[in-house]
Amino acid sequence: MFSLSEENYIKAIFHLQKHPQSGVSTNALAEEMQTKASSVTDMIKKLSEKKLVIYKKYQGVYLSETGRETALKIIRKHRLWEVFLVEKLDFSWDEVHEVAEELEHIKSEKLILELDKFLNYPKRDPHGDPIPDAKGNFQVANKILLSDLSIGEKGTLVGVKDSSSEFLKYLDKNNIALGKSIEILDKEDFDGSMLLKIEDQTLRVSTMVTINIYIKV
Amino acid sequence: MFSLSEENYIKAIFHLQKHPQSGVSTNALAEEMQTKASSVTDMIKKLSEKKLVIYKKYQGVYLSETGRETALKIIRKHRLWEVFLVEKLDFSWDEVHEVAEELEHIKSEKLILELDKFLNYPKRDPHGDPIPDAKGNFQVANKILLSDLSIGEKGTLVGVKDSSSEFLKYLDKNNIALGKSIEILDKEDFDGSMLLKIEDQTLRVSTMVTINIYIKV
DNA sequence: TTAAATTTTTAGTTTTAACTAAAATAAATA
DNA sequence: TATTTATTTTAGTTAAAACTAAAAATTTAA
Ligand SMILES: [Mn+2]
Ligand SMILES: [Mn+2]
Ligand SMILES: [Mn+2]
Ligand SMILES: [Mn+2]
Repeated sequence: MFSLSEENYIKAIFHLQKHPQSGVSTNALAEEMQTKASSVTDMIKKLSEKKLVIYKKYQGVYLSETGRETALKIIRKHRLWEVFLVEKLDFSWDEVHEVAEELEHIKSEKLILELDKFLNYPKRDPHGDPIPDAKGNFQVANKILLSDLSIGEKGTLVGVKDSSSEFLKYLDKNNIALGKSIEILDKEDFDGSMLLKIEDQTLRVSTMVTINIYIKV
Repeated sequence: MFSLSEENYIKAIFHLQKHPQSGVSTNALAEEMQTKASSVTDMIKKLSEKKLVIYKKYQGVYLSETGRETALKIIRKHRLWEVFLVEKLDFSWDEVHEVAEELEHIKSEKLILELDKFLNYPKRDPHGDPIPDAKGNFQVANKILLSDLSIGEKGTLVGVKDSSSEFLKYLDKNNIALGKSIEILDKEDFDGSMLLKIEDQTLRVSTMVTINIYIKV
């Protein structure tokens, strides 16, 4: 149906869009895809001809309905594979993303239906992100960034914004994991760093950390 | 490491070679790869420069030691994925090959080691073919083609030569499966067709069938 | 509201892996 | 052995997806 490259662009546009109908700039896409703006323009034109994106010169792109459906299918596959790797193959959450980047392109309806069944229809991936069902539906959790909490507020860690291996390893090392309860004991105004109570331990973390952790209050 | 196309050529050469050091002809490879002879020549030159094959103009190609190791790794992955699909995801043996053709190219050492462990180190795939271990070792069963048996001889079905969906569905329909005992009740000299006793049932089959079934006597 | 800076697009190249058509070599046969 | 046929290679194109350099459009700032 679509090439590897096309699929990766669709996914990137989806992730950068965030708000429907809001245009993603050529430069932002180039940055995300680790490529040059001119290459992006070429690909955008192709995707536009295939009706996957809406594109007007110099105005940026956004996904068409077909494009959005395509993106959600790929994301569904990516996240299901991540669950599989962690739950069944003893991968840790910092090791799965790269492999899932490849697995998400395997083309087989049955494969993904059966995998979903095998995993018992998981709702979230190892990083707390929602997994769309076969129809593309998923519930967005009302999570907020840890950095937006004030002293005294409490919540549960439900997701990470940065899924890089480095960040996840840092979290592992400090015993920070999905599902743990977090309370803000102190917050520095000048640099946003926080003193946290995570279950039984207390820990001081930088903004780099607080802006990459999602909390459900 | 190697491109999708390179990997597929390596695998094709491995399958066509059968005897070490025996050259595979350009046309045979073109047939197997569903492409043109001139394209094959191009790719062979590239593989030769990469030291994966031994090639002399007009003399055909065969795998170098590195080439053979590469081929065995891909075949190992292919067959492990086939086992996974059948054992864990309820695929039938006629549905797995195509998907495995894609999955075999996923690049992750850990993935395949863990998959092997998860499947409990299977020795054969759903079609009876041996699965090389992490070092590339595998035992070749002393199987023979059903067509080589004579009236009165018995054996067990241990493999299929043709893994096409059509052939496997034919076998399913007639209750022919790996592990079943087979006895040759009669054999026609003029066309090679056979009257078989498979467990409790008797069945007449054509040469098309007998030359694609492996028996262990 | 011009001019400068930034962003985006166009034009032209490169690489990979295909292709067709034609030339070269090898194998088969008269 | 000479000729015909088949196989294989070479030469030249094409398409996808990247690139660089330069032109065009938009945005920001003087
Ligand atoms: Mn991921
Ligand atoms: Mn994830
Ligand atoms: Mn197979
Ligand atoms: Mn198989």
